[in-house]
Amino acid sequence: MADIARRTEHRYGNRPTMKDVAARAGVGLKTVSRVVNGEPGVTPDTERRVREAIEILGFRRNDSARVLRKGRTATVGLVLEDLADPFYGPLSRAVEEVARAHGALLFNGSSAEDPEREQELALALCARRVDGLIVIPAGDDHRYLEPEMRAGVATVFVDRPAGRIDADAVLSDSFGGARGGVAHLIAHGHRRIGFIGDRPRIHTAAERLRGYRAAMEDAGLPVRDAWVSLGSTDPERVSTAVREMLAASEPVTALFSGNNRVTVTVVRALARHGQPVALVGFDDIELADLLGVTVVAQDAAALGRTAAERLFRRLDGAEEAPERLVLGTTLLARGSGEIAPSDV
Amino acid sequence: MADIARRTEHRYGNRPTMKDVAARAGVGLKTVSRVVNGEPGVTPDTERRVREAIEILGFRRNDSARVLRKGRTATVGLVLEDLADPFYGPLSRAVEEVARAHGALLFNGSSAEDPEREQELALALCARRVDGLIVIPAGDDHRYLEPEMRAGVATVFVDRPAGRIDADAVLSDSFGGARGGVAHLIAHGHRRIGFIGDRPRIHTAAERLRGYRAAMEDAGLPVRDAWVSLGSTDPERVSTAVREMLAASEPVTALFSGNNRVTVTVVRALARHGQPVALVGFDDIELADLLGVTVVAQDAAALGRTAAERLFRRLDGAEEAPERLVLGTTLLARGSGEIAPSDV
DNA sequence: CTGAAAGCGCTAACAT
DNA sequence: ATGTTAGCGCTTTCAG
Repeated sequence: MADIARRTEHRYGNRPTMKDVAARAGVGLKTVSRVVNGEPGVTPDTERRVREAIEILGFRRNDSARVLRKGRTATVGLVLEDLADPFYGPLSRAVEEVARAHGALLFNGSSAEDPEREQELALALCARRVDGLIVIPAGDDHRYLEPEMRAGVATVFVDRPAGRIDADAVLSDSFGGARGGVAHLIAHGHRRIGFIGDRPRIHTAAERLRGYRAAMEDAGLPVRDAWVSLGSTDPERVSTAVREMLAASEPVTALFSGNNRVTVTVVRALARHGQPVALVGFDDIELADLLGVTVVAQDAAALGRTAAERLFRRLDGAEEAPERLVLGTTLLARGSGEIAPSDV
Repeated sequence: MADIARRTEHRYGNRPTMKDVAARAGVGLKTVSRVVNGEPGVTPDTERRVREAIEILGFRRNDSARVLRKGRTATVGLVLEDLADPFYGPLSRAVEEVARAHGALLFNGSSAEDPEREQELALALCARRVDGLIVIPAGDDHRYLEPEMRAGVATVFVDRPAGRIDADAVLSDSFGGARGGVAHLIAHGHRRIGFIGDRPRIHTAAERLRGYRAAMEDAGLPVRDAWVSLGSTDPERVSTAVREMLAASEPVTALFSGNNRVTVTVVRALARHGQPVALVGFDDIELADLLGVTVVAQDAAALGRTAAERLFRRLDGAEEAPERLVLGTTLLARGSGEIAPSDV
């Protein structure tokens, strides 16, 4: 009596175990295990008895215990920036599909662009003994993951490279994409082009800025300080930047926006502005086609899929050296990037 | 030698355990456990020695083992329809935030609107012994979860109610929202209004259709069969439906679209159409403000937050009867819903 | 303040 | 074909 009460506390709710099933079916523990795991060496008749007992008791194997014994959890963790950002949804889903194909479940967590939170999350996942980790870095120092990786946690970075460690990374060509997008504006006659991007400590933001500068330099165009604005993607900040660039002594005639969050706000700000201003944005956005917004699109799903495939290849024993894969971007001309400068 | 090799196979990579730390620090196993878990009863000096050993060995507690002993995993599972759908991103993120506040990690999985896959996923999560489950149902029979719930898995359904079992559910007011949206169109003079929605076996789709019919009936307006189209949200299917309703013998002058997926396609289809057609959509969409699309917005984040809070209240021991919470919707008038009928 | 022993539910290895 | 034993890494219990 007291014994039952005591046990109950410790058990998940009050679940039957293989032992209980074995007792009920009048067989040994291992036989139950065999049936549950579809292993051979059980007569149809015993199997039937075991299955009956399972049914009656509502038994379900405790994978926690299994994991402890087997050493693999069939679980991967995905640390991203913000699950609510439409860019990460498809990426996450793509990772999930690959994980599913490999029989693994997926932990998801958002770092909220906070390096500490990223670390906390990644390490919590390691403590749960995920087999692998896919990380969209918020921070720029990932040495904290070295012991984990040495201990066998396969790790792939996506969207941004790891900092201060040598690890797989799957990236979009931010530099090339931005350079191409800005070149597109230049080809349409613009000479004063503004760049509004995310905080420069974010790798992709820095790369896109570099792409902008390269395109300007390629064309022999100067870049005024007033034409470059980096910072948070807060709508307030971005709107102000747009306003200032359009009102400067040498006003820009075109804008390049550094990511989807920025683009959304820029489109809104330009809608309020009287004159037409050309715009190319990095990242595609839903309904951007109807608004005629020209963008440099990256394939978020391909990013996730590629990273996950690489992860599972490593889990399957591949021992290749860490590698950096770069996926191309696509310029989608829809109108806003093809507006000629209004006052040349 | 052989012994080490054998062990290695079984261990997660090759990680040190508390036993290893204890040996290295020259203390007992339990002392390490005390230090790791911040339990009292360890002199500062021993604690220091233990921490050193932990540092040197790169020890990290194996939560899988801990879970097995403690019976709680500090893990919740979220089964949704499609992580890539912009509606579920914010919902998922909201759940995550609540989970985080309670020290729990989050499993995410997509059912792809397939009842079997939903069940497979939910049960896999139960096998991992998640403490709780948040489910956006794809199917309409959730009796398979009864044994799990009895065994102590807290379960809350979101966005759609559970089928054939009594369980908590957090929903948006689909009926009221749709009724209000259609009434809005009627108030602007429309008498022939089309409804394009998702498959009717989806609870929200059925409710929204019911809301449409109620609004029409309230106004004493007939509903022609040709004005109602339910089915997949495939763009092809939806475009065709739009085209047919506009070309019918009694063509509609306004449309109500049943969810975000449908609305996107309808907006595109109407953009290609010559005449202006009024539109109100269920669900808000990014950039819908700029396109002037009037919508009935639901608060996806509130849905997720409310469900997660309820889940954790149950995990903290609340024994209230299962309840159905319904969150209100908001009509956002932006232009498309205020267009007068062109031919009255 | 500290540690040895038992056991969480399962699987691997080895009987029978 | 089936069962028995040991042990995965941790926490709980209880004894020093």
